[in-house]
Amino acid sequence: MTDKLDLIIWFTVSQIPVGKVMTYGQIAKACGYPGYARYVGTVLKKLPSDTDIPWHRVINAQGRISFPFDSEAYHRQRERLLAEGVNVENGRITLRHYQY
DNA sequence: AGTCTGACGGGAT
DNA sequence: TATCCCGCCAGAC
Repeated sequence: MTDKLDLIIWFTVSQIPVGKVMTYGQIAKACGYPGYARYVGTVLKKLPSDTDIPWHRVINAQGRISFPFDSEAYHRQRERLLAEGVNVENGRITLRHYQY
């Protein structure tokens, strides 16, 4: 069951335009699985490091990157977003960067 | 079968 | 605005 859902989630995330972001909850809902926000994170975590899927365009409902500020993962995601023109100053992402 | 763990979310305080 | 708390769901043990 979750196997097909993984594919839907991968596809949905890959549809996020450059310079835009979506929350875990929005991804889940867009996939037809509201309430599966947590699972979206689980799926992204399983992606290989060399994936083409833009996992960095997925943030939490608070408009923040869901990694500890001092972690390596946090900086990787932040750099990728900044490179696409997404303002992450102050640790938060403005609503104007949202796809929805 | 019971319990714990997350790249989560939302309401209460 | 900042915590806290609880509900949520699949996986690992």
